[in-house]
Amino acid sequence: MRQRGSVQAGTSLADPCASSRRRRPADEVIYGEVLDAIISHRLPPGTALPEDTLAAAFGVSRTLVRKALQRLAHGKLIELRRNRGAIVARPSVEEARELFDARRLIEPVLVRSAASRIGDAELEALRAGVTREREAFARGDRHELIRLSGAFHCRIAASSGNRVLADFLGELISRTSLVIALYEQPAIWPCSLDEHGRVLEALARRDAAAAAELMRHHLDHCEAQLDLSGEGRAVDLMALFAHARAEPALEAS
Amino acid sequence: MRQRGSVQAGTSLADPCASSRRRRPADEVIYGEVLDAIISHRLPPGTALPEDTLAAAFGVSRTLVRKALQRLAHGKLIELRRNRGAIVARPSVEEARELFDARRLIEPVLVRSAASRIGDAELEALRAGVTREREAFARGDRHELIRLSGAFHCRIAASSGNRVLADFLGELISRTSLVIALYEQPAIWPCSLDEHGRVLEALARRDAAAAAELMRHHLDHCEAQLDLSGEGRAVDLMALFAHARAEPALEAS
DNA sequence: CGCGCCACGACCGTATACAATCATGCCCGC
DNA sequence: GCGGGCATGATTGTATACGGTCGTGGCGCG
Repeated sequence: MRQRGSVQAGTSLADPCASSRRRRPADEVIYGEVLDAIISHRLPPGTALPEDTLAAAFGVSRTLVRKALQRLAHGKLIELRRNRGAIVARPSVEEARELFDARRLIEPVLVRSAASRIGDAELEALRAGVTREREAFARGDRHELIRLSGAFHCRIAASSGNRVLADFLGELISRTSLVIALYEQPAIWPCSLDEHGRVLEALARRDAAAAAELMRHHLDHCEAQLDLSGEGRAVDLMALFAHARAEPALEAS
Repeated sequence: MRQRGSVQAGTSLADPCASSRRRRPADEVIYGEVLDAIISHRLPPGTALPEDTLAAAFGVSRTLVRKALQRLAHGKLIELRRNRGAIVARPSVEEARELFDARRLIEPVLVRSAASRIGDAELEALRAGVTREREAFARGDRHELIRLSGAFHCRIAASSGNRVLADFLGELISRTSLVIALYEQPAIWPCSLDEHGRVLEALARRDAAAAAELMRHHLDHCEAQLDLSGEGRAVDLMALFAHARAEPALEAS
C-alpha cells in the first residue's frame, strides 16, 4: 500500500529547491504532482478531481488530498464547488486578460531588477533551460515545453531579489498555463523560444532596459497568440441552440 | 469585504441560531475571524495558534481549524511549523521592504485605472470609509483604524477592474498589517488620514495622474514611518547578551 | 555543581467512520 | 407525453481515534 518510489516527477516550478530534502511531506508531494500535471496540461481545465480517486492514486487517505486541493484552490488553479468536488479551473476571458495585464506590469520590473543582480551561475542555468526548451520543441514535447517556459520566467523572477513579487508571479504563470490550455490557437507557436533567448542575451549583457522591453514584447506576443475574442467556455447555451429550440407558443413544425 | 460586523467568537455555536440567514460554512467563519483578528492586531505576530484551542473556541473539531489555518498559511499570514503548531507570521525586514516595493509598483497603477472607471456610489462609499477612519482615529481606536485603512486600499483596488491584481493587493495589505504591528514606531501616526482624503479627492475629480502620484507618496510615507533599520525580531541573542556572557575558556575580559 | 539521558506531556499528522448534500433517474399521477 | 416528487448513488463535510514528533523538565551520574 505504500509505494513511495515513483513520486519524483519534475521539480515543480513553484518550488525550485525542492529536491535533496529528506522525505518530503506527502501532502506537498500531492500538491506538487497535481500542480505539475495541471500546468503541463496533463490535466486540462474542467477535469474532475475526486478526492477518493486521488487518494487511491497516491496511496493516502482523503485527508491529505483535501489539504493539497485546499492549497490549489487558494492559488485559483482548481475550483472547489461545495459538495460537488473539485475541477481544474477554467479562467474566463476577462481573467485571462487581467492575468496578462498583471504580468505586463510586474515582469518587466522584475527582469530589470534581475539584470543588475543576476549571477553567472544563474545565467548559466537559464541558458541550459532555454537549450532544453529548444530540445523539447524539436521533439514536439508540448507538455515539457510549457513547463520549461514557465520555469524560465520563474527563474528570472527569483533572481530579481523580490520574493514577494516572485512568488506572486509564480501563481500568475501557473494560471497562465491554464489560459493557454483553454484559448490557444492551433496554428502558431515557434516564437517564444527565440524571445526567451533574446531576453536572456539582454540579461547576460546586463542591459536592463532592453531586457525589460523584450519581456514586455514577449508577453504581448504570447497574449496575441491566444484567441480571447469569443466568450470562451462560457458559451450561452440558450443562444447556441436557439435555432433548434421548440418554440413554446409557436405552431408551424 | 469585511462589513459583516464582528461575530463573537468563543460563544458556543451549539446555539440553534435559527435566524433567517443560511449558515455560512464554518471554515470560512474561522478563516475570516482569525484573519480579522490578525490584521487588526488583536493577534500580534508570533502568537501561537494551537488547533485544539481554536477548535474549542469555535466549537468545532480540529478538522475545520486546520482548513482555515491552511489557507491563512498560503497567504503568508501565519507560519505553519511542522509538528510545532502555527503562529502568526513575523515578516522579516526584507519581506517588509519587498511588500512595500510591490505595493508601490501595483497600487499607483490600480488607482490610475480606478480613477477612470469608478462610479459615484463607490466614491461615496470611499468617502464614508474615510469619515469612519477619522472617527476611529478621534477616539483612539487603533484596531479599527488599521482595518479601515486596509479597507480603503482594498476598495480602490476593487474599482480598478483587475480582480487578479486586486486580490493580490488584498494579500499584500494583510501582510502589511503584520509589518506595521512589528515595526511601527510609537510616536507618529496622524498623516495617513489626510493622505487617504487627498487620494480620494483626486479620484473624485478623475485626476488619474494625481491620484497615482498621491498614492505612491502615501506608500512612501507609510514605509518611512516604520523602523526597518535594525534586523527586527531576528535579534541575535548571542550578540545581544554578549556583555553578560560567562566566557567558557577565556580569562580577563 | 554541571552535563547528558530519559520520560513525560502537549501538540500535530493521518486514517477512518459516519452524516450531509447534491445530481440524477425513476415513477406515478395527470 | 409531461411535470413534479421521491429514491438512490456518488461524493464531499465533519468528527474522532490513534500514533508520531518535538520540547521540556527531572533525574542520576560523573
